[in-house]
Parts: sequence; C-alpha cells; structure tokens
Amino acid sequence: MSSLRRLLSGPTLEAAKGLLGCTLTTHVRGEKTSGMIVEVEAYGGCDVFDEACHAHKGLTPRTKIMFDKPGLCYVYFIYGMYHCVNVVTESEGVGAAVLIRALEPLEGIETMKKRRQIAIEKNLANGPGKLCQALAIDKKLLGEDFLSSKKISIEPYQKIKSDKIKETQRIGISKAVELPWRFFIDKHPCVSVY
DNA sequence: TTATGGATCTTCT
DNA sequence: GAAGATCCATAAA
Repeated sequence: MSSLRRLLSGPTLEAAKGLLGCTLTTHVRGEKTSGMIVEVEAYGGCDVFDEACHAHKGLTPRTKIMFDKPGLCYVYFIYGMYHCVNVVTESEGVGAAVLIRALEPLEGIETMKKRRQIAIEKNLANGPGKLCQALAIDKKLLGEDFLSSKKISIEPYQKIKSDKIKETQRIGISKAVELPWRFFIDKHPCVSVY
C-alpha cells in the first residue's frame, strides 16, 4: 500500500494536512491539467459529530461514496452551477472526506485559462468551484480512484513544513462553523480567502 | 409530486 | 461588502 493511501485511510484531519503540497491532475479529452493543493477542509470522521458534513445524517444515494474506500473521488453539484471535489478518507464504512478548496496551477495553464475564460493565473483555481472548472472536473469523475485512475490522480509533490500550515474555521457553511478544520499553506497567493 | 436550501462565483457599488 | 444566478438532492406529503 502506498504511503498516500495509508495517509488517506487514517484520521481525516491528518489526511487533510497531508494533502497540502500534493498535486492534483486530470486528463480530460486529451488535455492534461494539474496543480498543487494549497487549501483543504476536513468533513466528518474522527468520531466527531459534524453537522456540516454531507454524510452526517447517514448513508444516502448522494453521499454513499463517502462511506466507500479511502482515496475515491466524491464530486457534488452546488448552487445550481458549480462542482466541488473531495477525497474520501478513513476506513470503508466511515462517512468522511477532504474538500479540495484551492490549487496553484502547474501544467496546462493555457487550457485552464480557456476553460475559465480569464487570464490571471492565481485566479484560475483559488476556490472549490473554480478549480473544478479549470481541471474540467464534473460528476463523470465521481467514484474514480485518485491513486489508480488515469482520468484524475493525486501524487506527492512538495513536503510542507507544519509551521507553514495554518488552520482556521471552515468557509461558506452554516452549521458546525466553530470547528477549525480548514487548512492552507500560509501566505500562498492561490489561497481563496484569508 | 412539490418545496426548500446549499462545502460558490461573479458583478456591481 | 452585498446580492443574484440557478438546479440538484433531500424530505415531506
């Protein structure tokens, strides 16, 4: 088992921090795009009652992927126009995941600019909905395995020192607001909100 | 079958 | 800083 898989099988908060500095890559319609993960949020897991987690009420058709094997891809549609990507964490049977909130664009930047219709690099993927547009992530990728899929994958890239990682409350939710489960690389220009 | 609200982004002031 | 766009998944009936 790879070290990344082992990380994702463990506590969601550890997995979230460990994903910072990894790369996220997609291959869609022959175009390769990738970026480094600079901001994440943890949802569910760790035996904590997390009302903001989609899976907190139990297994539904929408959230069943969060109860599946760690390392799978959970994509959902929000506000009528945007997608968000999550990495499923913890053991099979536990409803937990890490939301990927922001990337630093690395490869396929021209493709991302075209998909996003903007030219400013740091705005290509500095938000959960934006990075899905930039990497062409939608529900076709639901259930793919980040560690073995050819369409979407996560790989270790840069080691982030723990004193570079900042934790704060999560963004854009109305329940369990107080949990400090958002992690990002301090002072990185591609982080969505400070 | 219908009603409700959301892990957001953009545009405008 | 504030508001509108817009549609899927849920829950209730």
